[in-house]
This record gives sequence, structure tokens and C-alpha cells, in this order.
Amino acid sequence: MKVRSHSLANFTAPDLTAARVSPHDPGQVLLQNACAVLRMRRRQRLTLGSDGAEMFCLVRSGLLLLAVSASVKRRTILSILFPGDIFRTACAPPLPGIALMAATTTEVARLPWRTVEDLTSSNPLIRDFVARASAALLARQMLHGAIVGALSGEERAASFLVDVALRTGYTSARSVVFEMSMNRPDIADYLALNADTLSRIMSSFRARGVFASADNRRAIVSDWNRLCTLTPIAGALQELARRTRPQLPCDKA
Amino acid sequence: MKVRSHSLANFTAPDLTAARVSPHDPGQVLLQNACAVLRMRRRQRLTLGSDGAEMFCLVRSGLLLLAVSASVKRRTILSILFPGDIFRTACAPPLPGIALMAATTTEVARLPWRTVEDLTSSNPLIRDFVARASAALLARQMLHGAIVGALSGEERAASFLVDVALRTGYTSARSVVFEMSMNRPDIADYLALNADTLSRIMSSFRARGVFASADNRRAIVSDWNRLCTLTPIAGALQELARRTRPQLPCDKA
DNA sequence: CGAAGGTTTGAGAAAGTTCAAAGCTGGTGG
DNA sequence: CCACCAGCTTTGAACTTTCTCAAACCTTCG
Repeated sequence: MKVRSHSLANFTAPDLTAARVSPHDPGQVLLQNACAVLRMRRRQRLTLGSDGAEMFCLVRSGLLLLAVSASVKRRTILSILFPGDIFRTACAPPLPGIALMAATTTEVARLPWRTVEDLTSSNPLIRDFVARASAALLARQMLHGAIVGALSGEERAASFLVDVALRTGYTSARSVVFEMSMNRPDIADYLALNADTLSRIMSSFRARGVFASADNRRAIVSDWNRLCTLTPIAGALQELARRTRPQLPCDKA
Repeated sequence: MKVRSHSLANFTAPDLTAARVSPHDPGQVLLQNACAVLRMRRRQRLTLGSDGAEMFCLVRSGLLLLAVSASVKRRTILSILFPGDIFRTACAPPLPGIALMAATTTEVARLPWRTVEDLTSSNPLIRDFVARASAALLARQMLHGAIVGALSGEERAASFLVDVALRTGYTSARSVVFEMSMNRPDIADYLALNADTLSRIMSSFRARGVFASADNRRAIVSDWNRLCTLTPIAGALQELARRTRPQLPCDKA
């Protein structure tokens, strides 16, 4: 079997440490400065059970997955929280076994929700940031529902690549480069696809040169526009991403 | 073909005018008293285009569907807004042709979002209601994503029936009764199913006595627990519904 | 080095879709 | 008041897509 034959072993891998997305929203800066930061390791969980007061959190770096395994037959990733995204306990559906899980090393800023409520009342910048971020999260969740509900497997996979690239990627040598922190089963459970099917789709993408990757952890997209033609909602993804990140990686590619 | 053979032509149809869900949240009452009410007829649309200031709305009665047709290949109902649900323009994903559509005669209370922001700052009751309703909507949206992504066609249909019953139904003669304001294509587009497939599933439900209906517009569930066994997330749906409606129809059935 | 988990691929199976046809329903205009 | 029309609903049969299962390979970590 000629696996991995399309990888770019000799591609000069760029440094991604500069890819950390720094906040540009003044309300976000104010809010996260009031928070205690929790550093999570890959696969570490943050239980959402009703074990006390309601919590609020803000992702500073890394990737947080909202996962549920028990109550639905197949494990499901309900949502991906990217840097700049916020979440509060009450936003999670009341499913047994639901939890936030770090997909990679992740920094999370946390506060009791009660405190956030007070901050939003006293500071309009924070209030506006929380309202904006909440609305953006709902919009993204709806878009994700549309992706899962209305698009084919290949279109879903392409939408995922576009989304992750827009939110965590950056430009290098006229290519868009991004980390694939999530593994196949996680991506599959997010896209409501079987891991085998997703693997087939990814293999097909690599074979057609849609993206290249040396080690399955970093993807290199040399023709951004071509990737975008594979999903009918590339425009919406881009517009949503720009709400939290004014300068997108595809702008310079 | 023996169509409609399971209908209950001689069932005494109860009066549903008493089924209007009256708000119990003081913040909700305060907020909706500040709004201008718009009465929409079936199929009437409320465009969400960027045609001016951002709007906020609150459903007082009826059913509002967030629909998109152009940008995804198949038409999709992203969300159903029930009485008590709120929505603001920024919550809609930026898809061409997205709009709110009334599934039946619907009363919508509207305000410019700017005004709502001011009200939330000046009144903690309104602030808490808006925050609570926003969180509940996101939780429901995530649950809907899980339904579409992880459940079979039959389970999705059962989840839909349970959800609509919990939110708009009421109790009559130890049965749970609710209006089916949405037609087959709308329900199918909400559940990411084909209308034909959904019709088959509904026929099967009727044949098995899961629910009865005289005219396809009103459903009568005599064995609520049995309907709940058809979906693995009945508990979550019930818990979410109770956040906006303390007394559920199934409590008395 | 060995074990455990992640990835890839193929072949057969299942679930849902598409297409077509027929029946039903509600609204409109003569 | 009734005939008619458009759109909704139901159902069958053939077809696709995706899933399941199994096997082999690769990677990482202790």
C-alpha cells in the first residue's frame, strides 16, 4: 500500500510558535486579565457536571472540545472552542457525561459566572465582548449544524479544514499552514462521519493535492482558493472567523 | 393504498386556544412589555440581511423557523424558535438567503439590539433573562446538532415530536396533545432527513400507535413514556424545556 | 522492545435518497 | 357552491452514500 506517498518530507516546516492568536478586543483583554488561567494537557477534561456554581471560561490558546459519549450512541463532539471563544456551563446541553476536553495543550481562563455577570454590568466593553462572543458562538453552532445536516462527507471535511485554517492557521511562503491538533476520530465525531470514511476523504484530498502534510499533524494548503471551492460555505466561515480575527491567513496567501 | 387508516376521525379534538404558553420569568415580562409586537402570518419572512441596525426579537406565540436555502445545496432549517425564545441578528450565521419564517401565525416582539443592551445594563432582571435565554438557545442548538449528527432517522423524528410536545403541547384526558404547525418538508429540513423518509417514519409511528392524528395537524400521544423510549435524549429535552416552562405537559399525563 | 492506540484500505451491509406515481387538501375563482 | 389547481403527503423500487467489520500498518510512549 502506498501510504503517505503524497507527503512533503522535504518541505521546510515553518515555526508555528508565532501563530498564537493575540486578542484585539479591548473587552476581551480586560476580561481575561480578571481570570485565573488553567493550563490543560492533551485529553485532560473539565467536567461540566452540576458540581457547584456555574463557571465561565475563555480559551486563550489551544483547542477545547465539547464532547459527549454516554447519552448518544456514538460519541459526539458538539463544538470546538478556538482561542478567543467563551463558554459558560449553562450553554452545555444537559446530557450525561458531557465534558470539555483539551485537544492539545490548552490555556483556559476561568471565572465564576456570577463574577462575569458583575463585570458585564460594570463595564460596557466587557459586556459588549461577552455579547458579541456569545452571538458568534451561536452563529458558528448553527453553521456547524448546517454543515452536518446539508453537506456531503467531502464538503464537511473541506469545511472543517477551511475553518481550522481560518482560526488557527497562518501564512508561510504563499501557503496557508495550520496545525491539525485533532485526530481522526475526534474530527469524525465532530463532522458526524465515520473515522474510516473521513480517512478515505482525507486520503483523496491528499492524492488530489488539496493539501499536503508531512506527518498528519500539520497541513499545508498551497492553493487556498481551490480548497474553498470544495465547500459551498467558505464565504460564511471566512466572515465568521473575521469577527474574532481581523487578519486572516488567507488574506496574504 | 391504505392511507390514513390509522387516523382517529372520531376523536374529540380538544381546544388548543388555552395552550398558549404564558411567560413566568419577570425579566421576560419586563422586556416584552418594552417591545413592539409584530404579527406574522404563515410563511411570512423576516429578512436578516444587513439592512441597517441589528435587531432583537422575542417569540410570544407561534413558531419561527430560521431557514436558509441558497448557500447550502438542500434547504435547511437551522433552528426553531418557540414562544419565549429570543434571537438577535448577530446570532444568525452569515449565509446568503437566510431568514426567519413563521411556521404558523406568530407574534414576535421586536426591539433594536442597542435598546436591549441598554435595558440589560439598567435592569438585572432583564439582563439575567437575556443571558439565561441566550444560554438555553445555544444549549438547544448543540443538542440539535447531536440529534442530527448521532441519531438515526427514527430517533430524530421521535426527538422532534418530544421537543415540540414539551414546548407547545398540553395535557388532555391523560394524553399529551400538540399542534404540528410545521409541514413535512420543514420538519425534514430541520432533521436533515428526506421528506419521503420522514413520511415513512411518521407512517410507521402511526401504525405502531406511537401517536395518533386526525388530520396531520394535531398529534395525540397517549403513551408518553413509550414515545420517550424512542429517543435516547428525552431526558435532556425535558430538562431544557423546563428552563422556559416549569410545568410540562408530560408531568400530568 | 512491546503494547496500545491511531490510520489506512477493502469488501459487504445498512440506512437513507431519489425518482416516479398516485392520493389528498385547501384555497380560488367562476 | 362547486370544480379545479397547486402543493402536500404517501408509498414503492432502484440507487448512493456512508457505515461496519476486519486486517494490516504506523507511531508513540513507557
